[in-house]
Amino acid sequence: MSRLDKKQALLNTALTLFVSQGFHATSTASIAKQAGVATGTLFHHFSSKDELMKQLFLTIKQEFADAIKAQLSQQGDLKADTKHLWQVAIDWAIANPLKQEFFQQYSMSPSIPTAIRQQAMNDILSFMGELILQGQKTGELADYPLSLMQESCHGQYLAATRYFLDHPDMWQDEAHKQASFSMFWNAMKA
Amino acid sequence: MSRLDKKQALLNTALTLFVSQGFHATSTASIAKQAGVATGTLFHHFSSKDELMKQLFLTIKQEFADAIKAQLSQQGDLKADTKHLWQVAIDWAIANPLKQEFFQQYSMSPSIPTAIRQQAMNDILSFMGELILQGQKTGELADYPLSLMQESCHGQYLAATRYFLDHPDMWQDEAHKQASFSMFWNAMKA
Amino acid sequence: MSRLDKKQALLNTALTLFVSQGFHATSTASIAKQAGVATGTLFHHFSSKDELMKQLFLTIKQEFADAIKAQLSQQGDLKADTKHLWQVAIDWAIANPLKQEFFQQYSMSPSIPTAIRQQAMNDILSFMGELILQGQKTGELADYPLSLMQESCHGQYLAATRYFLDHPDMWQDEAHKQASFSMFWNAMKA
Amino acid sequence: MSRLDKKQALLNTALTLFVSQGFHATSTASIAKQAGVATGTLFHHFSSKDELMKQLFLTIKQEFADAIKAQLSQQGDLKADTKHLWQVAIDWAIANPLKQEFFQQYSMSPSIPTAIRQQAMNDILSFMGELILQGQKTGELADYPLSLMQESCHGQYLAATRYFLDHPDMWQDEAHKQASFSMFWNAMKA
DNA sequence: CATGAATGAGGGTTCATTCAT
DNA sequence: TATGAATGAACCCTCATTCAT
Repeated sequence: MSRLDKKQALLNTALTLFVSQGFHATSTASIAKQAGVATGTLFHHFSSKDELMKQLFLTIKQEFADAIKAQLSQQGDLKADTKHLWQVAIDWAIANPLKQEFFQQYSMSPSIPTAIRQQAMNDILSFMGELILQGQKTGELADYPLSLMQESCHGQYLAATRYFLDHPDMWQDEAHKQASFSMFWNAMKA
Repeated sequence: MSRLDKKQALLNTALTLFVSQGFHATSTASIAKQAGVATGTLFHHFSSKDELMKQLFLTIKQEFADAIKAQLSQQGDLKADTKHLWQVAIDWAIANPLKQEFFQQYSMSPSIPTAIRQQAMNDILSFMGELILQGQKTGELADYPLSLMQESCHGQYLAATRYFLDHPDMWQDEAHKQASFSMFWNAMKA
Repeated sequence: MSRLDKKQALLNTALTLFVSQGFHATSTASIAKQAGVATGTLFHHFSSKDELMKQLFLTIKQEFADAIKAQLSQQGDLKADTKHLWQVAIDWAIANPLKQEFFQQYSMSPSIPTAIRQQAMNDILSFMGELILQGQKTGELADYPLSLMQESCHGQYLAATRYFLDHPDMWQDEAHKQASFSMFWNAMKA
Repeated sequence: MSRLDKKQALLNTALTLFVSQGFHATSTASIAKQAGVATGTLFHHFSSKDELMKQLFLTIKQEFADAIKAQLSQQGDLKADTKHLWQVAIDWAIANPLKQEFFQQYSMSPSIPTAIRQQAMNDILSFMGELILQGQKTGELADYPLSLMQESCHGQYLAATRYFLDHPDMWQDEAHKQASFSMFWNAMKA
């Protein structure tokens, strides 16, 4: 196993264990063992357990952001673009259930320093922020306070992924898919 | 301090510390100390730290449910009744910020056994479930799958309280208050 | 329940629990509970857990000594008298299995202060000491060092009771009964 | 100090402390400290205090068995062979007083799981079992039930070692030595 | 860079004992 | 005398982290 493979194995294992047992209930020794490396090796790649958590969080956030950005559609039709974004985002969650659960659990947990969590949330929500501002300009979206709308979007997204992760086959059903987007869109529309 | 006072002091202190530091980062010794009792006393009232957590969770859930139930309005106008419920629920969150934050942090955390969390969520969401079914019968609400709508309601509620706890004076502002309800209602309405 | 009843209930319960779980693994709270009294009550009757143990040990030793003394036969035939003593002693062990096991466990354990244990052993072995001296005078018993013979007697007694407590119906069998005594007597005889 | 040295130091220290203070009265911290290692180190070598006790018990039992086996004499003269065995066994006890006391204290104590104790006793007593059967075949030994005889042998051995450990110089005295064996042998002989 | 034995502070929990009622 | 809640020292054990190999 190469250097980077080991680092990646540690991140993957940490993800699995943090999600299933929680951060504090997962020992660094168990991460190393399950990743197939020695205890000490973990500390060559991450200066501390907290640092491992932080890198894991930021890595996953970046993966998500990259996945979304890579597929953004900009056809000029706001509703269509938003629907596309909604589908891409939920597709990602369903394709990466562990990572999505990780967000559900840790995006408001004190196991990750507040500053890091908030910066990450801002980065991600800025996507939506721009779409919302644009929609408000054209009158398609309601003129509510921006950060309230962002928070609401985030909440709807978490709710929808919670639902579809619990009922994965429902995401194949057009009615459910459409319903989830309708709720999201109608909440914001003018 | 009487027997029940001590138990209550322990619950209150645990709430504060669990929210600010997290469950695992809070030692039973620190809870006892800050509650003004001896270490051993905690274990007279709660057989373990996990049991304390569980009781705290269930107590707060019950308090919330009782507060809502006590003020339910049933005037026959669904939208008005729902708006009233929305306000009562957010009022409670703002009046009990620690307890609300506690829910934000722990309602998806492995620090509380899954069965307990889910039972509590079901109890609370059954409120909304009934309102939704009623609205679907009269045609006022959209005919989306019930549990998807419940999850969405829950998500919107968490998002709104997150926003208003971060900006407490905004809840005094009619525009914000109205906006938050509009998003909630429009998401569901037919 | 009267005062003495409670004290006796505590001693009885302590006996049962000390034998089945060991001294340190038995909490004073569990003794009190199973005896049907409050925690504090134990400390009205015994100044400490160690004191309870000491009184239990001395009480049982006295019961044993009294039972033996009450049935001593002094017919002038040393072997017959000794056989009678042997049978009485083993009868007592079989009639009081918990107390016998208590001795097996605690007569060499640091849970009871050395001085107390040794005094008790001396008291009990002095029975045998007299019989042995008498037999040596008449030439019926071998002229081995007295305390070595006493220790051997004690060892044989513990071994025999261990055997018959493990196989209680064997004590009804004449052959086994006779065999156990033969080993005891032949070891000492001239 | 090497890895195995540390494990051995822990076993040695545990032996000393368990014998002098008892199992429960000896803290793992005190064992580690007196062995010259850190608290945690004890738990690298033994998964729990109970496991340490178990390994200690089995190790000592094995040492005893090995010491005896290494010196067994098989000259065909049963009495001579048995006398040799008796001397070797008591020599071992006198050369290893702590280990012998450990057996006296713990071979009937609930501090060691019953299954382990019994297995160990069976292993050790099987020596004697074979000798006895052989003697019964040739008519040199009495035809008593085997397990009763084994129990008796064990009892005599414990009694003799108790005596000689309390009076160590007596083991140099031919008369005492001979007396102890005579009692042992006469108990069993036909 | 990789290893895993060693560390020791700190955690949850127990329990003999006390004392106000 | 009887009670049982309260006490807090002491216990067993865990674990993030270090470092000699």
